[in-house]
Amino acid sequence: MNSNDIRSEFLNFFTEKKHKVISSSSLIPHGDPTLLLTTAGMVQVKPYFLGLAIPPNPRLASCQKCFRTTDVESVGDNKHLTFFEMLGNFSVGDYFKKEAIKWAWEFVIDRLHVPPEKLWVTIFLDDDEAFKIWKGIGFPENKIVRLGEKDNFWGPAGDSGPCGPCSEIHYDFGEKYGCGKPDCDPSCSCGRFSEIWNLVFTEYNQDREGKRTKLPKPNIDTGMGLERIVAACNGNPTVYDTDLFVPLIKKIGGITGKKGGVDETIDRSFKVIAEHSRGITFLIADGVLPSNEGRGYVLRRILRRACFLGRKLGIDKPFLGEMAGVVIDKMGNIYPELVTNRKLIFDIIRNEEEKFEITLDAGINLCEKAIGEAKSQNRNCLLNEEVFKFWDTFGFPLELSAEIAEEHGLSVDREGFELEMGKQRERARASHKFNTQISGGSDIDTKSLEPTEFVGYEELSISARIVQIIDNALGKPVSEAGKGKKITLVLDRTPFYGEMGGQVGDTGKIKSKSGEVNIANAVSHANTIAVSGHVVSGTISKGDVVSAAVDIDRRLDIARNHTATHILQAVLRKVLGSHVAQRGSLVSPERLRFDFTHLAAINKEQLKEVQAGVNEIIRKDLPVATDVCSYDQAVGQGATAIFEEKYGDMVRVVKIGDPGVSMELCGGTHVKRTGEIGYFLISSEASVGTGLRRIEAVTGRGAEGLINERLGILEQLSSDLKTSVNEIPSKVLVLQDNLAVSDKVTAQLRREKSRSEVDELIKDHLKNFNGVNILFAEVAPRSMPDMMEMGDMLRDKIKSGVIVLATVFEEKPGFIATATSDIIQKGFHSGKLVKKVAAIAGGSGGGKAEMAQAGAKNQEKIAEALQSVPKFVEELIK
RNA sequence: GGGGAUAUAGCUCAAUUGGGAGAGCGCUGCGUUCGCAUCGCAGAGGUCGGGGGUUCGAAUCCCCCUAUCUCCA
Repeated sequence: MNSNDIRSEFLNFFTEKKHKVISSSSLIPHGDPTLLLTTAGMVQVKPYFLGLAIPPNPRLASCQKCFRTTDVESVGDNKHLTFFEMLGNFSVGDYFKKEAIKWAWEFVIDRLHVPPEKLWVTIFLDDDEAFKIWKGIGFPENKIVRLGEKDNFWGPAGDSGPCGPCSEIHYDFGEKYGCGKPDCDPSCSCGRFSEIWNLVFTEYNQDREGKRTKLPKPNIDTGMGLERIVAACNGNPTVYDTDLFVPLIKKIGGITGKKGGVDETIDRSFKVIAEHSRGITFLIADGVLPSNEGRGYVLRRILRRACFLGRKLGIDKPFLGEMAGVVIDKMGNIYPELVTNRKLIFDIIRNEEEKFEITLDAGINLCEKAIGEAKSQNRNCLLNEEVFKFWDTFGFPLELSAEIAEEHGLSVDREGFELEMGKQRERARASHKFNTQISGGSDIDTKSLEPTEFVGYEELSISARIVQIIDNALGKPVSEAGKGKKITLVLDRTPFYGEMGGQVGDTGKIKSKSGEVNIANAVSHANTIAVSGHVVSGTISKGDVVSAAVDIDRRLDIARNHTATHILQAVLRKVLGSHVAQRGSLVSPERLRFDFTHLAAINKEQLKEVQAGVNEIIRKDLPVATDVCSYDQAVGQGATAIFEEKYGDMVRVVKIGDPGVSMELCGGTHVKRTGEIGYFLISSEASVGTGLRRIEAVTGRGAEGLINERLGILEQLSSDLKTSVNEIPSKVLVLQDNLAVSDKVTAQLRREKSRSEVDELIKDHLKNFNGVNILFAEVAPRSMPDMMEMGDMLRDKIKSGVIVLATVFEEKPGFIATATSDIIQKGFHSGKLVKKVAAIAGGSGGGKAEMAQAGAKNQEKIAEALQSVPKFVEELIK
């Protein structure tokens, strides 16, 4: 059986067992701050287990793409992977251990036709129940192994979440693949056994402190690595001989022209490159971009690792795009996002490969410089700190440093490098803190509440009942709150839109017979919408029937910006290309912000085109319609999905125009017709990281405000410049020209003035003291550079001697000193002189032997300071 | 989240460690040349990433911010 057979057989089998198949979610976990990447099939099921959302069916099954960094160092062996597909069946409070074990057994034996004698089973230490069930279906007792928490207690994924004891099915490839020890069993890491299926009996929820509480209803969460089970079905322990990897290994062999199976190092490189190519392709397809932090960094590391290994195999050009092409061809039919993002995948890979090339070149330069230094110091090795710095600061691999050093007969201390790396790890670990706070929601007990009914799409002012009141200062539910209290409220039905999907929450008023609350914000937490504000009069109580009214003008401003955001995305895709995908968005009453993927900078013409395109659609006054349908139906019609929906199957689609200008899954509030937006104005466009651009814009009243502001500036300018608005640019040019000319002329004049003063100064102030020509004088106010220039002129004229000038510039005394080279050769230093002279006037200074400057505080002491010059010169020349 | 590094002319980079902002390439003009990618001369081009501070004086030292590179998590 090949991978496609097993994948579909698995999903069919569990459909027969009344499971609903859910499609694989993105590798970027949506709405789960505890996770960097989707690491297991249960990630998208987690909210159901926790009771935060209601599953579409209590029994679920999926084939989930996963990415884990934990085993990255082991990649290249038979079974460890970073990217893999995980088959899994889930029970949300439905069936438990008995069915889970029974069906797993049935599937492996009857559907995959695995010989039972090849299988072993592990269970958690004291899990006698599981033991009985396995024994009950006829599994031989001597092949059931009891293991501890490390092996047979699963989870949670991330730092908190559901977890529980588990039971694993292991495949025995036979003694020839193992260590040969008589007590070898599935707990041995020799490679003879491969864990093919993990059945987790999820009974607990673990919080961030590690405390476990029993879940009200136990769940089942199973995971079977597709790659491993395919290998097991082939009876061959290595995943690289499966149909999933063979084309990739062939491809890399073809690119390098090297044969596999001859050299172990080459084989290993082939495998790692093949493995990483899959991860790279899938990560980019799901919207991860190379970066120096978070998931982007994970992508960069594996991409560069693959690139580096390719280079070592003698590939001297970008090649990972070709590898990605094979991945797309092999798996695009199952994961269509690979096909739709084909171009983006190639572009990103290419870009990153080229960047890495630059990093390597820079590193080679540094390395060669260090080698030169080492040689000149008669060292026969590179220093640990040096080599570590190349890696730590410049990203230059140790292996390359070592290679280049060895070419020059120098050695590198690898252990020392590891030592430095250990210190770095320690630093990072020590500083690591958990501060992933879930924003808003405060202490709303969502589980005990019915979902809030949101009626704000149609109605902005309704009557509703207060279900819960929380005093923000106490952080606790209260039955009533009086004037001045800051509170958070939950209503049974609400017109307030809770902050979600980038759209900010509504504001407004809630009034009852006895009190009134100003609402400053609304947040959405799971299915509950909470509003917060303060009581402005009277008292408000739980159970009160109130009138709830949204601030209409503000809401309309938000709606204008939100609809404009959708139009903007559609136009961007038209102008820049279909690779444009939303990465983030903020919709507030004042403005909108839209982050999206785009590799190059956007030029002015394109930006103008985008703005014009959006405004054209606004002027067409197209209808904006919303529709609720199933996710598959929506995507099938071509709706743009930013995040896939997980909390329930039905989605809301916002469609602009007919035929559609834009169709997006969106829960936000919108205008009825595009004409209401009024005008759309881009206020800024910038880069927010590699491959990411940000556009900020305003609409409606905001646009009017911005235009008025700008027009106001123009009017101000026109009146200041005493010219019409149209003439401002030419007037400014003329002024700039004039200014440049004046600057030149004044500089010229200053210089001429100095020149004429120079002769006077020489005539009146140049005197001989003990055989040394010394000139000191206070001159008319001028800047320090000007006075230095004057010093230059004097020095050139007197042929031999010392010059000290003083002036008062902008209320502050300043000195310069300079001397001819013959005096300097006698040991004279202008800096030392000027320092002593300025000290008399309460200042200090310094400089070079040829020229120095100083500042001081006391204007009235300038003359005294200057008088001291001959004495100090004499001291310095001695 | 925590380190390290970088940011100076259109580009690539200097600045003797706190003391007068430079070089090479490119650009403009003039000359040389039958002509030119040659050579010579002249010139334009800088808020030294931004903002504070220390100092007589900051590209240089300190603090904050921004961007880019990089490592660890």
